[in-house]
Amino acid sequence: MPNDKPAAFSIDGPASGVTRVKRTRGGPKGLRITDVATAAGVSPITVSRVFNSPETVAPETLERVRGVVQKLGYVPNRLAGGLSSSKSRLIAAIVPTIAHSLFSETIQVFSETMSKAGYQVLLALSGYSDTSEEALLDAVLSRRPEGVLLTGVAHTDSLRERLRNVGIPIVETWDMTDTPIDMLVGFSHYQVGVAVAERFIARGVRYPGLVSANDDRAIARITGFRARFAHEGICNIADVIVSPPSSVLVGKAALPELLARMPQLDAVFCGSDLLAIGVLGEAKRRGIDVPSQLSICGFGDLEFASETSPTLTTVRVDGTHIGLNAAQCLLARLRGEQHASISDVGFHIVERETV
Amino acid sequence: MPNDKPAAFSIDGPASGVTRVKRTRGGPKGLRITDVATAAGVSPITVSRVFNSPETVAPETLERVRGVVQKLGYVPNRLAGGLSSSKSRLIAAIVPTIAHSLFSETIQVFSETMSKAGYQVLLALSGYSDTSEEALLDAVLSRRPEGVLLTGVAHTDSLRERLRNVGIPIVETWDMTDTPIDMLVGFSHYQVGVAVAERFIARGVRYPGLVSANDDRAIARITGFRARFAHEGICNIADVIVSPPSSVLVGKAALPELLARMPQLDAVFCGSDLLAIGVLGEAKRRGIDVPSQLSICGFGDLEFASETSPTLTTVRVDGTHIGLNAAQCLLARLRGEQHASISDVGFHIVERETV
DNA sequence: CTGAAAGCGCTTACAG
DNA sequence: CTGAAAGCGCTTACAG
Repeated sequence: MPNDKPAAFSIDGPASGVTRVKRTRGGPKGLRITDVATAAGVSPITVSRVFNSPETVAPETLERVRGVVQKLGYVPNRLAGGLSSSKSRLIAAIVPTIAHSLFSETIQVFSETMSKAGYQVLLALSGYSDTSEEALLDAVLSRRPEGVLLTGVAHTDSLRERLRNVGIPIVETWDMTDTPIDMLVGFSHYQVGVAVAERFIARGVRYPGLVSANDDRAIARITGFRARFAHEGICNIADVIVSPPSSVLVGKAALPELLARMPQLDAVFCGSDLLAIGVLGEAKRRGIDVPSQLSICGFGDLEFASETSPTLTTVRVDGTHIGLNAAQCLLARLRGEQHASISDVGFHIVERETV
Repeated sequence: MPNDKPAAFSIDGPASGVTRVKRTRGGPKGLRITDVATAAGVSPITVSRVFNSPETVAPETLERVRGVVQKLGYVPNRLAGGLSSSKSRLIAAIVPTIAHSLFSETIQVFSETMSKAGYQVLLALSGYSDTSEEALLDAVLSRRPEGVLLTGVAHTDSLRERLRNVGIPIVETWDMTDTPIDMLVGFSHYQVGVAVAERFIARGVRYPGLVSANDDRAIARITGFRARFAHEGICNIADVIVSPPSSVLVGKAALPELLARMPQLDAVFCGSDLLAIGVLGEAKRRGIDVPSQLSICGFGDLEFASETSPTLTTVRVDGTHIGLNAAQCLLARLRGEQHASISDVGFHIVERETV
């Protein structure tokens, strides 16, 4: 490994052509662009161009430099490059959680799309975290990302303000609002609640219940659900609020609670498919027929849910589509194009009782 | 927003105390550490200390600087900080995919643990990618991460060599080898295959089949499975190799293929729980009783699998444990401690036929 | 198509 | 406990 750097506090020898006292920081730290430049007989700027604008470099020069890069195993330092160019090539994705969640496929596609475009994804998990949202945002912004994907729109005014002020493209996802920070790819959880209520109402449901976490999006669904039922004159809705992470077991435990509060219970709207599967299992165990005696609706359409439980209704959202769309929003902006602010990707309710 | 930077090609005024020609690059770019220092009446070094070693700063100074930081909304530039200190505070996680996968919970816990320790996670998806593994590694190393989590151990010699040479802690996960690059937290997929074969053998299985992808870990499981059956004199194993992503539908389609090749089929080892659920569903549709006529084993223990399909056997691996353990390995090394190289977290087979 | 000079915003390694 | 000088490894904004 070539290393022309002088030892700490040494005086450069004649070989380097310089004679002045220098201080180095730490030992040899690997290859620098100057090492490649020297070996290839060009200036550092030319090496930089080979990486960042190869089309501006003469073909022979390009080939020669690339050969040296290959031979030496040089990898540019993007901390330096980013600092110098103000282009970090980093995109932050702020997500509550990626475990067993709908968001994981959004992040998957988002990340794939971004990396094809030459960006890398900094993953920031906001849920179940010890650090506050402000601290998380500080950590994220300290990397000087060129864009940010947010999951959900419910942030404090302070956060929204700060994000707006950094002046980079922001895309909010998995939710809906009239006043996004910048761009938005999502759908209305309130409308999901309304739609599920309408299915239940069409089935003649009179005594609905719900099992849900109480994050902002879940609350929006609940609100829509309640509002639609209220419109039918049904205001007595049994609810069990659970804390994340939701699971099959939590769903199982919720049904007895609902029944205790409302013995005539004839429908349950669940905050996730895992919860719905739990409620379904518990219902079967109690000899309650689904859906004739009890309608159950989940949320998320984890693939297995409808496949394994034909009696389960669920709300399907295309997380892949959200991820792709969000990436494209950001990329368009990074190319300097204008881009539509709000994109409603919708949802649909999946019923497979006939399967 | 204070901005003392001179306009392009201007001459600094007397206010700055310097009189020389300067060239600036682009317009004002936000707050710098010097802006905070000036406003707080201290030097930039002191501001730096407030962030990086607050215990070395006088309490009053600390408070004053923090007040200014808060008021101005200053966020340090970690590109600059990382370049200067050679501490990127970045950890790379290289994962085939996070969508519907076992890895997502590993990454979840890994990321949580790392962020508590002051590191951020750079997510690099290696599967289904257009870019080669070499290009992915280049992209990752260009960020100068202080550590790397890898999923799986099967890399080319070139990759292993490069990773070893960067001299940062590396932890390989979700697999087993005697010769890790550095540290390892995983288990033997070969032994998983052997263990599943033994379950089947104990049940009197004579005509086993398998449905699987052909990634390195899946192949190791298959190899163990075949080897154990060969030991019983059973070498004729029907197999259907599917390409990822695996799904319930792929599993459904695989069963007829297996039956065509081996009509007496009495067991199927599936590469994932999703595949297993598909095989199970198709078996039921065809009136094949599970498990009396056909034993089915999945891999992964997605929570729902055993809950929704009591007749399904599956192999459970604690991905959460792997993520936590891997993070701790890396953190120990980053603190300069020695750390055990290989940690076998094991697996266990879950059977819930009696539920 | 190529290069010398200056600067990006921090931190290190001292000295006091 | 605090600071002036030098440097981290790149790229910009010119000029030729």
